[in-house]
Amino acid sequence: MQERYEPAAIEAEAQHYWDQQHSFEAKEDPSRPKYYCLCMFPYPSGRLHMGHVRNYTIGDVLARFMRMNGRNVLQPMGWDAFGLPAENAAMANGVPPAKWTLENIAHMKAQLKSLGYGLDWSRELTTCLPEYYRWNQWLFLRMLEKGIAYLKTGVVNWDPVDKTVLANEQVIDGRGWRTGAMVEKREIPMYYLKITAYAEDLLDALKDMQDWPERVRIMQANWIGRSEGVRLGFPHSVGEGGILHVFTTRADTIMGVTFCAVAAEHPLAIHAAQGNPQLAAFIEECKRGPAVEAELATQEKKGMATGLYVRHPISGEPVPVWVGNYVLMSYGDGAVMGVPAHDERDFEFAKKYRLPIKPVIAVPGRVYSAAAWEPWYSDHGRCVDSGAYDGLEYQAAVDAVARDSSAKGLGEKRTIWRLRDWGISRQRYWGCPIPIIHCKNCGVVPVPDEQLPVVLPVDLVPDGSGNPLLKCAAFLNVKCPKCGADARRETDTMDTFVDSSWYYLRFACADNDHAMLDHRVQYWLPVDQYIGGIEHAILHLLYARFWTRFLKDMGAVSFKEPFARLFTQGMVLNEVFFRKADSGRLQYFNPADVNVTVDKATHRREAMLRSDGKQVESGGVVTMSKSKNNGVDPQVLVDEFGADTARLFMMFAAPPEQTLEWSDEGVQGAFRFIKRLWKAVYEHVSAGPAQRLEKAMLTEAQRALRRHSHQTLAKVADDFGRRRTFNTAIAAVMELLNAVARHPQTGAQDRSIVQEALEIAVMSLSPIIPHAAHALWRELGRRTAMIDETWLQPDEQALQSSTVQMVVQVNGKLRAHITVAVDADEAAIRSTALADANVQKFIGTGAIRKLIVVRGKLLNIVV
RNA sequence: GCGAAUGUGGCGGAAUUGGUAGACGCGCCAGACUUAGGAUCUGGUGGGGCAACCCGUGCGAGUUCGAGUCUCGCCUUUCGCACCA
Repeated sequence: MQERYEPAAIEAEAQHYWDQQHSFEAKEDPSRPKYYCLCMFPYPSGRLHMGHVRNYTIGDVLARFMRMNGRNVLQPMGWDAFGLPAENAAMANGVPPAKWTLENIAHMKAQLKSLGYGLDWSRELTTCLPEYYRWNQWLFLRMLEKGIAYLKTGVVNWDPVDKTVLANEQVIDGRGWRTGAMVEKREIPMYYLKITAYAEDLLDALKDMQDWPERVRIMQANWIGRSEGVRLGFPHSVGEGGILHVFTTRADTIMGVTFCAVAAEHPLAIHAAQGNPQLAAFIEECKRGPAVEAELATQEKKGMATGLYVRHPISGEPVPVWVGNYVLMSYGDGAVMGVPAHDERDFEFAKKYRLPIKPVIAVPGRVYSAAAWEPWYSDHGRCVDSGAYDGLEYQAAVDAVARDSSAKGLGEKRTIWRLRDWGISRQRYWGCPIPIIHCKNCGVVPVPDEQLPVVLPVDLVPDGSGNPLLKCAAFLNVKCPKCGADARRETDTMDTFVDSSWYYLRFACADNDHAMLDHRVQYWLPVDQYIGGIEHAILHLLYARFWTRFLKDMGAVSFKEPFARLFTQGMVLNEVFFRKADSGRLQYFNPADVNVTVDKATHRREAMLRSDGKQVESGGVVTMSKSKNNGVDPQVLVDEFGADTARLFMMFAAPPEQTLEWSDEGVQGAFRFIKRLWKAVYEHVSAGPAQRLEKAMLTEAQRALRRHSHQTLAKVADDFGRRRTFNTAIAAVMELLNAVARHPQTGAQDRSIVQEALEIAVMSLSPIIPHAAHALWRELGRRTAMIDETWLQPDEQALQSSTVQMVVQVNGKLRAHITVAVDADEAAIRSTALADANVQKFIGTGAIRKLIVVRGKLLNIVV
């Protein structure tokens, strides 16, 4: 065996072996329990970042552990390959997005391989290739047929210079992020997917998803936003039988209504604005709105009276209608009933415009005063000053109001949702073409199935002046499938979230040219363990759940939840260093270029830039990002220390769901530990083969090390399989190795015990450092390759001990450690404890009032 | 504002069911080996006393024989949502 640990050679050898043996190619085998372990597939941005490495290492550790525990494991990988960055790179470099994307994929695939992940590359999929996205188009057509996909005019952010639609994140302070031009709100026709049809089921099913993190379930529930209340009608005289509809969860406050407020876009507002230029101007101002979404919540409430009145649905009294900038057209009916006494926003509004405030809810022990808002004003209570409803509690009052208004045809109970339908049209080139043809004679015509896929041209280079498909005659010009006349293709492409909404299904049958899915989906799905970042807690996971439900309704799959278990790993953080330029702008420096010195006495840290030796400021430890220039390139790490060190560090530095702080010293520590393990095995095998273990003839010290080995084995299996705390599993193996180092090796049986301990250590770490484990397993004389081994089970006999350490407390304070027989009764434990001199000292002359014995752990004497 | 998480040595973190606080690692200190070490090995390392012992898990109360862990009230930091009627 080689004395030195040389990761480059060892890792190449192990990876070559797995390739040769096709170790990770998964085959359907109904006789074995399957385990589908999936990490969120990456966007091919060019290089792997540390977040990827953390994500995929967690997945690989679980996959390898499950495999060795008898599961038929599928761990596939693919590429979320459509999207905006490719277009930006194309503009910057003059290279078509397709070329840029495919080159990135090739590079990142090599990186993934160099990290030793046990991925089944035979199932690799790439969403920007027609073999994949043709099924987006096919399913979209099915959704059209079922009415789940539909065409509607929607409001978008329009950059007038780039002639393109911007995502909300691309609008900065009301201006386009590239051009700096003022963004306009434009109404254009878009395709929507009716996710709201599944809102109730998407929400209700969350209750049963106990293997998803609670916070993801809460975030989804809030996003879906179910709200139960009453839709009330306020009749008015605009138009024939006009009724202003409002939604409220507080129908019990109906008698406190002193005004109604409608959104600027509300038909009643627009009607009132005709012939009222002041109001029209105000509506325009509201429509523009604040640039930043968050300012919506804090901006001053403004309004203007329309001059119109509606009639109260219960009392019939006239109620003035106002336009309010705090009323959202997109929620409910775009109008609210104003109850200033019991709603903070209405209160603010009424105060400002001197509208009456009428309290109608009494809360016991509280006295209402309209002078200032108190948080309890919106609490539930009992109706007062409310005519027939006086004395009723919340639910009774809501029921009564719903009944009375409904009798007049002016009310009904209603559940409404925050969730909106999903607009998927993007006026972008680098995405999946929406399979629609526009014909002068026939209108909007879906592309017939037999003409799929609508292939996206791959040689276009966007120049920033709108969608290049609009200038691509070969793509644009087409014959109408219905009438044969000259027609034009739809140039909008699909939101890239469409691509990721079903890729996990396609991995089961990525090679099928004839169908989107086949019977193999039944075997592999649902995904047993899905692993990814919390940033996808809402959109991606919600869309995927929606698509699976649609496919189930189509009969294509038999389940509705695609991911049985979800794990969201924490972010990778690193310190940021910067200098403030004279202009006030911050210039960030990569931590690799900064030298940090620590004063030993004061713990004061000083950071300076290597290149000029001058000081830089530390901005604390934050998420690694391009903008903060605090990323560490995983490739550098792999080149210098090897994949195993990178993997070990990531798994050891923090529990997987928490944030992980980057530490160069920590990486060194991980490297050092592998070297120690290597050396321990080297020294052991250099002395020749170990003898057979004679379990019956061991000394107490030998039995103790053996017990330690098997306790470690049990703990590691629990940490991997149940707790998912890889950091504590690694710590346990480190402790075992420390015990091995301390163990005096005098006799042949010592070598046998150490052989066993080293085998257990190597196996325990094999999911984390698979390359080193692969080599060490062989060196320890095992003939089966590590990856094909079955996980060792702890020997019950080895775990047993005849004695146990107990702690003795006097009045709850630790005073002694005692060793007693495992089967000692309370009397024996008591007398051993009382015989201890230190225990006697603290009991002193006091009488023993109470004595608590926790078998095998502790004894507390209360004096 | 609402919701969730979080707070433990110089640092990352451990303590799984209310039962030895600080495992394991980093850093630091001392020593060994060495021409040398930023390699390796050994020992030490929460604070105060340097002994017995006392004090210590964000702050304040409480429950308990016993609280990092449970209850109540505050505070910090982070994340998510944010005029949702």
